[in-house]
Amino acid sequence: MSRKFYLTTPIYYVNDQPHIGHTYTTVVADVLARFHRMNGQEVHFLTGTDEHGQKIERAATAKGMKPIELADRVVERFRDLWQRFGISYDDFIRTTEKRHRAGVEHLFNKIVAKGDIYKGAYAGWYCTSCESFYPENLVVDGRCPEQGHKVEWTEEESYFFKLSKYQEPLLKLYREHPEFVFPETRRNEVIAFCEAGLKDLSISRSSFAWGIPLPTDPKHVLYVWFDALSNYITALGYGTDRRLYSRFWPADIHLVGKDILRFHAIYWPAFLMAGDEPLPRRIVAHGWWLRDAAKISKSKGGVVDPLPLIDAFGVDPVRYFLMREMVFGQDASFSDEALIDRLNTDLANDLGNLISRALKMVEDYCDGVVPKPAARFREHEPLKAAAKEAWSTCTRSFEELDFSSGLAAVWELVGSLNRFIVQNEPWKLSRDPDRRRELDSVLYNVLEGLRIVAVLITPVMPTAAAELWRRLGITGDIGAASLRRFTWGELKPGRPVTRGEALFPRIDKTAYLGDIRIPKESSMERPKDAPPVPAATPAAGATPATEAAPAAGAEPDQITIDQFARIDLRTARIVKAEPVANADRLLQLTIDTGGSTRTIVAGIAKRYSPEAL
RNA sequence: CGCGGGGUGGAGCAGCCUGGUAGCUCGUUGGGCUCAUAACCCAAAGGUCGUAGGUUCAAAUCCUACCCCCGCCA
Repeated sequence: MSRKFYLTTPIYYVNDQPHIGHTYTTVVADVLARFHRMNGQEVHFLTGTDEHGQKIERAATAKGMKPIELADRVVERFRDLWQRFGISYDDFIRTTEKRHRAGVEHLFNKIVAKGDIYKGAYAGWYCTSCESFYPENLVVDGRCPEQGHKVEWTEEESYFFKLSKYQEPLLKLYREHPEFVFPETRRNEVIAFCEAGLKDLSISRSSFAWGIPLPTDPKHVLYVWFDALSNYITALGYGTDRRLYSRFWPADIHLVGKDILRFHAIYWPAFLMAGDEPLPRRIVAHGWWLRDAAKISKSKGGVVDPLPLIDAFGVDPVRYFLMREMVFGQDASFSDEALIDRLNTDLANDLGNLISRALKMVEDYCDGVVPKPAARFREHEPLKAAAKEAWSTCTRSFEELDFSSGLAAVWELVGSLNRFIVQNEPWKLSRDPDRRRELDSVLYNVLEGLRIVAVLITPVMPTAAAELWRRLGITGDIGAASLRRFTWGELKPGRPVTRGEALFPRIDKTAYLGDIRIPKESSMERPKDAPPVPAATPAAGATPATEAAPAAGAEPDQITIDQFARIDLRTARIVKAEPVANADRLLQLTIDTGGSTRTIVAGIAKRYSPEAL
């Protein structure tokens, strides 16, 4: 394994607001960066923005702004978002920076010197949105084949890059380095595209000005992909200051979405070959988050805005979901419901609850300090083996970019820990003074298992992992922990633990998904022979037993499917909510059912404040 | 023939490259435990793996044809 590790995200086009797609790419990159740092590698992690092109020029003009002003504004959005997501990038490049322009010019000049750039003319249907020309036969009804945007007939003088010359060298590259394009299905696509024949590539435009002028002919600006792709080397000081460049180039991973794979796996290495520069080691393409609109009640439209998600669930849980839910390389569908289910199950129930119960027992049975295990205690051997297995599977999977499997392996260990507790029943041991050492040993091993979990989840959930680390009484930076070697028994006995609040609180799905569902039979139009509304029984001060048996012969708690089918469920908007006097769990609600308004009471005051509704 | 993804127990998915008892999560049912965030642990029910052919001793997995969904914004 090489000492250094250089990885990049694509640079994001500032015509677009940041959404879940950008976020996913960048979070994956961040997880990789953290993972490789914990492997002891010197990581250089680059992201940035792509700011040139006709689309920006036009968008800015439409808003009465200069292109750079528009760019400045959107760049701040990206920077803020990355900060909130805890993205640990080492450098952020903008294609409007001086260092970038200098580097681009340098590469361009080298390719000119090589004789791989010539002047020609281009006439064809141009799609501003895709920044691409399309041949006549692909254009349908004046719209581009890619996305159906309007195309314009354009004729202009243009400079061309001799891409055709690199067809064979590229195919040789894919053959000799099968790992160059990942995953394999993408590699096959790239090869097929290449074998179909590469045409020379138009790399300049004279129809607009917002771009980097060609050093050899300033009437032209560079085609956006030549400009954009170069960021991966210009950010390292290519053409200006070679120190970083010689240290980190070639890139170990260019992480991209599958839609821009072609540019990275074909054009970019061809440009570099022409410039006699080393080629990146791998182009890694991930899939897309798709939206299952039918299942979403909260947000409409196709684009998922990440900010409300982290407001509602926290950064680490969202990062966890993104990494756990998608099988890397494939597409996955995004829904609020899947997100909540995943967080409740994995984070709240399995891990969060495990932390809670373990620390509570240490608090109650061991005076809140890490107990000392007995040397003779052997019951932990299977647990230790499970931890070792989780460790090796997780690190190997992350190495292979299979994040979901890696996390699943960690959760195997979480399951083992929960089972270990049940099997050893510390609460029983605690009642028998003779089994003191056994109790200490059991709890020590649970905590040690949690320590392993904390280390393994650090790349994905750095903040939560650090907090868990702290609660276990461990000092120091968890990010500095090494993933290279598995150890068991490092936790120091005698240190105080902190129980704290729930690290991963459960999410109330019904509340989050928004619509307040009011079952009519239970609150408004109960059949006359039914018992009174449960909440209206003398609830205040009532014992649980009273509540549980409201009236003799009442309906059972469970209803049959037939009964369910007869219930008329409606959603309604709450227009007014206020507490009810003399009742601590009732709210009087005025609701709008879409035509009429009604006043009802609901026994939900313990969970919802009037303001929240 | 634009490109691409997919059809596996009630829901969502993995497995398919490297054929050989169909696995996971949720949900359901029964039981256990009481340390814990209505959580955790155990067990059970539930699938002829889109259709039709083919290869093979053997196919969810390989081949052929067809049908049906979905995305085109990283």
